[in-house]
Amino acid sequence: MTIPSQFDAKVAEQKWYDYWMKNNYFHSEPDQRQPYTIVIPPPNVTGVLHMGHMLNNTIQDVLIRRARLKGFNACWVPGTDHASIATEAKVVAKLKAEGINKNDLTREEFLKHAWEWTDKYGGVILEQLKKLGASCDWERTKFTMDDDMSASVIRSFVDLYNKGLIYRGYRMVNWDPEAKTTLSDEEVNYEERQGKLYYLRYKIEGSEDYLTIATTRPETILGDTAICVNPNDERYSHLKGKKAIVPIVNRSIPIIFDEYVDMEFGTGCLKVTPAHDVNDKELGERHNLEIIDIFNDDATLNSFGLHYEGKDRFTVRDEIAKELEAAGHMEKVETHINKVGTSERTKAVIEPRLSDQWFLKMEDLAKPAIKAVLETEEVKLYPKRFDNTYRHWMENIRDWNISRQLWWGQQIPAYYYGEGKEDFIVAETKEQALELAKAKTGNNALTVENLKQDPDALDTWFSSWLWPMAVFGGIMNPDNEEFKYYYPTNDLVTGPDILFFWVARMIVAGYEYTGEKPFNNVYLTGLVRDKQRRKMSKSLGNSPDPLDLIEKFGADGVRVGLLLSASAGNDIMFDEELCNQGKAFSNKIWNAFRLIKGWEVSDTEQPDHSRKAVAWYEAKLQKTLAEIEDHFEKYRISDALMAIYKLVWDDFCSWFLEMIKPAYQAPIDRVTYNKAIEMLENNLKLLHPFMPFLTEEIWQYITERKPEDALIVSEWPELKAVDNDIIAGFDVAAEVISGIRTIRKDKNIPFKDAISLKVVNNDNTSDYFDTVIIKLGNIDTLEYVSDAVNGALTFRVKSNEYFVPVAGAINVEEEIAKLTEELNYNKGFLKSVQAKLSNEKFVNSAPEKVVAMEKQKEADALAKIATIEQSLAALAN
RNA sequence: GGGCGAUUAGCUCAGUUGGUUCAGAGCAUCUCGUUUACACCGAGAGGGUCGGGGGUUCGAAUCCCUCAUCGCCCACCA
Repeated sequence: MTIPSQFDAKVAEQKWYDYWMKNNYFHSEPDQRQPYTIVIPPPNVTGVLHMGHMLNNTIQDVLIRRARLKGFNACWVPGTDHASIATEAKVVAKLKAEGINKNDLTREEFLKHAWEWTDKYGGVILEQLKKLGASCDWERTKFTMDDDMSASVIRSFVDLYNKGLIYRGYRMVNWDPEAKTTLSDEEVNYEERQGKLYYLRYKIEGSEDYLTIATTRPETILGDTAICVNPNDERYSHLKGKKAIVPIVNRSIPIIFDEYVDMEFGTGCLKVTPAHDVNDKELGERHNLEIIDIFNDDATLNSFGLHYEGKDRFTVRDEIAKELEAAGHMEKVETHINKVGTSERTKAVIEPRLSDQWFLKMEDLAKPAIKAVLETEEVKLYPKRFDNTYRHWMENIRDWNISRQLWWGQQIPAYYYGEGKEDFIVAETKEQALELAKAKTGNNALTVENLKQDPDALDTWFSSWLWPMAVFGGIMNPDNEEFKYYYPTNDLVTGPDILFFWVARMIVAGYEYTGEKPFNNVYLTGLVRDKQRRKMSKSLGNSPDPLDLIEKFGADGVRVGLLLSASAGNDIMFDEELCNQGKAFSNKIWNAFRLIKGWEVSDTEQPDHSRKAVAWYEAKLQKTLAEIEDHFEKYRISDALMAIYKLVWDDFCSWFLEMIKPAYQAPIDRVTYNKAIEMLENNLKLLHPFMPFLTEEIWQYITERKPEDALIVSEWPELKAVDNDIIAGFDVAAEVISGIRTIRKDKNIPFKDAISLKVVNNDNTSDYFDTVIIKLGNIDTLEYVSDAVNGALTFRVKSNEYFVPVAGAINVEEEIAKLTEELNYNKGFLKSVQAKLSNEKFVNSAPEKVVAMEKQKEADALAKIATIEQSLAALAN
């Protein structure tokens, strides 16, 4: 079999993904093994892969592949989310472009379009994940609007309603005038914006006086139903019992007193518009004020807007300001920075609005979820600092508005049989609702035609919060084998931006429905940013297309590039150069394999240096393996990768292979060769989670394998005791080799010219690695001597002295200068150590161990100084 | 306004309970190298008073206080 000189990523990716799929290696069924489960954070069904997904899913795939190698029954459940508001917005836009207005369609017609859209674009993102190498169990792919998933949502709604946790209420909610739906508090983002503060004069009824209020929203004066001042504000105490006249509308409104008003702000007078502000609503309730809603659902003004009816709120703001100005009601206008709530999805400015909505009581539900994370630590967040964020949100949790004025999503299973506020039944089906309605009303003449289902759909998150349970049928059939086997899942990998939206709520739902956590660990990734620290986004155009990157650097290269910079919980400053580093690493590994595979094997005796190289690398691999385990334990994925990177590049390629490499065109002995293959295979196992394609390709090239012996299902190397002595011994040998290389370089001695080396072994260093030193240093004779060698180049390792006799190559002055510098450094070091040791306080209060170490340092320094002084003396002769 | 987190080499970051190996890694930079696995490479080198200032301690990147800058989350000040 000939080995291509280049690793062809594209071919390997297609070949091995197909092979894994064909052999069903991604698929999991419950069996005797321990399960290891991850449910994917379902991306929006019509979304496309971006860098955030890449990072997220690469980490998940690393965890899953590693678990598979460790012998777990690894199950990674993929799927997509119907993303009601986002998808509905896309479908509405698409229809609009075709000249179709959503309002002209029936619900059924609209949903047909939405499903067509979903069928067309849905799942594109999952195909893209395959390019990345994601080893999801595709047979388990779920969509949050699959029949069984929707049934789960409806069942839980009915259940929570029956428990008294869901209620319908007339509340102030966040209204998105663009999507024409309410939003939960979490779906509103507050942005600082430069606005204006208008000072408006209101005439006081029955007098020529007026008072001035400050407002950022002059258009809402049309909905004013009171003026409010602080009762402690002496400036306004004479207004008790008076009324004011709203400009333009000329409505007479009461002047009320409430401590809510901040005397310092503006004029200390506040206009009250209970229909359009949360605080004003509360004031209104306290003072029995009238509520005048001046907006339509698209935030144009309604008939209360008088001559502004039909105009947009921002247009009206400008126009009414002019009118007020013209009529002499405008005292002044100041610039003012205020926070404006915007829709997470549509970016439209949120309008606080009163309406009938469905809510879920959260306070009691949150309790077990708080305990699980903060007390028992059954659920662990990584990095841990997110505990605080979680705590704050959970302890101040408010009722969740779960109804949306949308069609795309699960329709709320509430059925109205009359016009009264309480004339409804909540049930899983219309038929059940009918029976219950009959029972409730005693009216047996009711038919399904009399029942009208609530038109609203449920918040998307009200379906995805069930995700880890629902994908295993845990809601519809909690006793099923799969659910019992796979749940709770192990790890969840997602972004901190959906900690509240999704993660916290899943924990809540998990405890409510199973009494158990939904997952053990939550790994919160950072955001992917560009080199200038800007968030990668479509609008900035600074996000590379992940598929282009894969094309350019190979999937393995991109995976490595992403993870190299992804330290736990920190944002990633993404730079294509990192992917290039990943690609270079692929090339390095490929060539190491080519080198080994290119050797001719013979049954000659194993050279001593090779025997030692093998013993050392085995120890080194074990040591690194232990480090890797520790990193994974702490979710330090990039540290784990870096440890393997250094093991393979430095220890395996730069040291091990150089040590065992046979002479030009000479064969290698069979023992060493077999060991080299074994070590390479171990490396491939460690690398596989990060670089699945390259490693499988090499694995299969090494020898003909049966499908069941594929790398993806092989075994992670066993962790054994580490021989630290051999590692420490080699570190000294490596320093010696490095010293030799430095001398060769300084004196321009080509590597192919053998040199001799003499050692004064003051440290009593073992000669274990001498054969290795001889090979890598190209030494013809290595000799132990008791005295310094005159006329030789020297270097020191610890207090050993090494001499390379090179006739005529010695520049005495240079040597003296070099030695003097070393001497001064060591003297300075000695001085600081001795200063410490002569400090009584230090000797008395530092632990014995520390003092002993200082004494050792002192002895070492003294010995080294003595050698250097000897050498200097020898040179002086 | 409240909270959380950061600040260590040109860049991205490690640095666990204060004390061998505490000032590190990778990348980048510079020098040298056409040694037959790899120039997507090899061998070397330089580079930081650990954000500033106090303090505790025999000893501080590490603990405390304070200031500065940046980031994130939360919050109804019109």
